[in-house]
Amino acid sequence: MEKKHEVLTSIKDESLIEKRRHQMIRAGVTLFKQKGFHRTTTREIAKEAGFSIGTLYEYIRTKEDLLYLVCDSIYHEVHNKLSQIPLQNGTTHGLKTAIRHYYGVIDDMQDEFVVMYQETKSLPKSALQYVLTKELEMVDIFQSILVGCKQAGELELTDTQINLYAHTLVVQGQMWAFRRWALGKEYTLEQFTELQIQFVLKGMGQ
Amino acid sequence: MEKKHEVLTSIKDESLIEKRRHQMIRAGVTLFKQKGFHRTTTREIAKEAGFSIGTLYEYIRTKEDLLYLVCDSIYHEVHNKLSQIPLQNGTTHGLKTAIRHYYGVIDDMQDEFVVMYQETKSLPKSALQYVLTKELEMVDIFQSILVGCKQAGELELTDTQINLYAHTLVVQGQMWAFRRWALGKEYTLEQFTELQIQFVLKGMGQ
DNA sequence: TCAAATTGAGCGAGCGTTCAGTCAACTTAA
DNA sequence: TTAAGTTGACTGAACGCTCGCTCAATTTGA
Repeated sequence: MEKKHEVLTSIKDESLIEKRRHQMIRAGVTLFKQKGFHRTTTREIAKEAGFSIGTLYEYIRTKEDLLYLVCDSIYHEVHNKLSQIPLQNGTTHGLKTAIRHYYGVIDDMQDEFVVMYQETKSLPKSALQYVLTKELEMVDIFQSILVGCKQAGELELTDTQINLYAHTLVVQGQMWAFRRWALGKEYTLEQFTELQIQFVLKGMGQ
Repeated sequence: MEKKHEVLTSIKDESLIEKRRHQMIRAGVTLFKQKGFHRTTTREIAKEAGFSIGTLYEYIRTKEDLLYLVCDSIYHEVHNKLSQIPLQNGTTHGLKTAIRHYYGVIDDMQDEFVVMYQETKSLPKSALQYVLTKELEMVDIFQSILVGCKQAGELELTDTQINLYAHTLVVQGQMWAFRRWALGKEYTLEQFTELQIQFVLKGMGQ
């Protein structure tokens, strides 16, 4: 896929490619979150994007390519937003801030998260590997914050706990995306966030 | 579907139906786990189950019915195992036992859980509603245990917290199924379980 | 004028589903 | 005892249809 796109890039109009790609991704996310990847037809995607199937296939090789593009754009956006977090390493206050930002991203991109995690399996093997790597990167962000808190003496944690708790933090955030159908009836994002922060910090021994 | 099965039940040999249903579910889970619901053909399912497509369609009406059967069997087993828990209502010790049992089920039925949560969207609307109901039932089990602990004075929780924590307990268990690719490298089920119990009880204020 | 971009009818592989037919096991009745 | 009749689980070729993908024809715009 990479190769092909490079080749295309050198032939076709660069900005047009970018424009079309955006249209395709937007259309893809919209439809995948409504009906899932497999129930969405290429014809529908093209229509939603505002052009014909023929044109669609000028910009992707296969339908799976589009799913990959969608996943990739999600990670880019998540990474963007998370890298804007004001870093106060080594303090539980910094940890709280990170959690709030993370929960914020998940709230903003609810649909995208659901699509990504639910359709991940439909990706070809190599693309799947890429997604798992990205997932671990997210765990690593929290892990290094926890390490900071430990070194600063703010939290007493074994290495074993640090790793597990980092996963727990990531998962408890995803909970907001996947269980909104139930949680949304009881809590606002703010309530949910503060309750979880309270719970998690207490659980870690603060 | 319900109607149909009742009718069939009275005509066909009861135990044979049960046997075939088991074969189908096993085959379904195996293949869905490998390739996902949509990539698995009915022919493959029949072959894996050890009979022909024709026979397959003697026991289900549609391919979706099979997905429904898979989900349903999971909930039955979870319910079975959780109802066998020696009830010591109102004690955190009882809560710990419940968590251990729940984690045990998830470990046993890893593949089934992953399939269920990943393919849920492919269910027809009414079946989806049923699955969500069952999901809430699972939350309710933990919720009532927590209520017991509160009434016995073993945990101090607001109603708001009780509901959220019940969800958290359910989700943290699922974590073991969905993140085994990462967690399995670091922990055994026992280690994971005890660490999570410790974390969760501390977070709830014990 | 002509290359780039776009179109959508068309292709055909592959899918879920059906159903006419088979056969082993069982029942009936002479 | 046994031949004829009945049952229903089982089979797999066949059917109708969907949908990813192609490409000859057309439009666009420089």
